[in-house]
Amino acid sequence: MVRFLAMTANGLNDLNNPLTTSMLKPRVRFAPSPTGALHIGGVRTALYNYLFAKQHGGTFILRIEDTDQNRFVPGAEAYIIETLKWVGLLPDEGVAFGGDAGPYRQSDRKDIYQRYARELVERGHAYYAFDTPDALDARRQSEENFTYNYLTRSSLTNGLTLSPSEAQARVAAGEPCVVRLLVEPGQAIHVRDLVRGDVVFQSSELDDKVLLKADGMPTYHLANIVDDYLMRITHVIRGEEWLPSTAHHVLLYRGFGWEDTMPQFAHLPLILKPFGNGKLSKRDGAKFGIPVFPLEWNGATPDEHFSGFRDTGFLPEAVINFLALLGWHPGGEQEIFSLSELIEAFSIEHISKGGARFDYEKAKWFNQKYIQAADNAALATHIRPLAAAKGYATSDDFLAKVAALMKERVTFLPDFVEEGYYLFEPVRHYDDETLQKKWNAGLTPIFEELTARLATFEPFESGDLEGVVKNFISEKGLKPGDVLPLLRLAFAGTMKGPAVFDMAAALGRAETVERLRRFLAHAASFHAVGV
RNA sequence: GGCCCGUUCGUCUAGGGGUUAGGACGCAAGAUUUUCAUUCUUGUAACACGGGUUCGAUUCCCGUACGGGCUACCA
Repeated sequence: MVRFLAMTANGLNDLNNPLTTSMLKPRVRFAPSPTGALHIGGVRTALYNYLFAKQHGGTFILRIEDTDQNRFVPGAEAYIIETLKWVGLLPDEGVAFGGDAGPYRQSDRKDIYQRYARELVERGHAYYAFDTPDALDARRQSEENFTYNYLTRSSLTNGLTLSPSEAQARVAAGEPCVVRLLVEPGQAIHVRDLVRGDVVFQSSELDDKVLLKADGMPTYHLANIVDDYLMRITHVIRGEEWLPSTAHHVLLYRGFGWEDTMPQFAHLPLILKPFGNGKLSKRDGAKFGIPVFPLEWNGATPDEHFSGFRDTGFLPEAVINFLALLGWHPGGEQEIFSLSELIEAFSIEHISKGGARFDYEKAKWFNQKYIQAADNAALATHIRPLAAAKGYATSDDFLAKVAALMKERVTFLPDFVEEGYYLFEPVRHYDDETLQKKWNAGLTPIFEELTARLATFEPFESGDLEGVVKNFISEKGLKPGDVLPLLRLAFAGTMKGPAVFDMAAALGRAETVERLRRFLAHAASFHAVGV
């Protein structure tokens, strides 16, 4: 970031320089692989890319990295797109979003990579290799630490050991082969990481990575460099698992002669399991009973079914807020950030270096805070399908009342109907323990009279109801504590829930009176049997 | 094994050569609330270890330990 600002400052002095002017408007990409449900860590990577781009008026690009045909999973690409839409991180360019640097799906760019692979061979920075995967596996079996590198390549079958004419002939004959990066030993390769500073690798430690596979598809390494170059990517913000191979990437930029426009790198700390060791994995969801994916995912087999934050009942804003603070913090004491506040506050230098443990309790707290702050009409739209699924037929007006009454006591969206079931359906079970404590036969006429009074009382609003009922209670020489808990039982059946008069007002006159009558019937029978 | 990265309360983190090491989640207690919850108050709890450098290190350097990542014709 410091570096970035420095470069933008230079750019202001030299607007003719395409590199520095492009730095004024960064172009970043989120480049997931469609191999299954998008991991929540991927969503965070997308978020950081998005925040960085938006803060600087730059461009956020979605690129689909589907170069591994064996791991392709149908539906995964659509899942990624739906996730980005749900959390509100809309790409400016990319698969399904248009743009003039496409195509944005790597499988649609196959010929481009082949062309560049050939170019790199011609430039002397890569070579054809004819060793079969089986042959290499055999070497790995027999040699403890076998690596395809400057020490071993002379003993393998490739464009360096074969005569040029023979190698050409083999390629021309269509013999299966790969293209490998030619790594020259003896160089120190510096990666200037925006999060970690200068990271140095010795080229002699690096292997001759495969760039183009025998099936004609590129590996990540080649595709990534070619695409970032052609798409004019200025900053690569990705997970820490890519840090070791960044040395290879630097070599590729050099080999192509693109070092001048090489993007800057920022490697993000990983998200760790909530308990135990290791990074968060998809199995942890089932193991700990928590979502680790944004959306529900239904794979081919039952054990490939995962629930997500959305179907668990999280608000996307809460997920974004939670994720933003998992590995980054601006330094103040603010915890709640809207997306636009995040765009404002984000900075790469405040990204933490250490891995962040996935703290589900904190995620729940964020959701609770966002539900509390949401307006009732908005909540009503979220509750509507949940209520419908339960078979409750209700109006938007009533749902907004439910939202108002319940929003301070729920954590997840489905809690509105799960916890607040009594607002939607008649009381089926009364808390008889409380009933036994509070009820006595002498109350019957009093409740009958109260019911009659409420049957005609106007206006049927919470404050007015409270006034009339409390007056009635004192008229009868009773205390609120004698009657209110019983009214609560009448309306909800349970001792938990919103204020008694709020419930009555939300339920409306007819339902309130009906519930009082049913309660009286129950109390009478309970008394007869129970005491 | 090799290479690379990391390490402040249980968790997410702020901070930074001299601080009562701050906030948030969680947990505990209290207040408010006729219930539950919300809200408020208070409490709980941390600089991994060992050497340096320094008048002084949690902060800088080096080791160690521990954790993590990479080490495929996967990304």
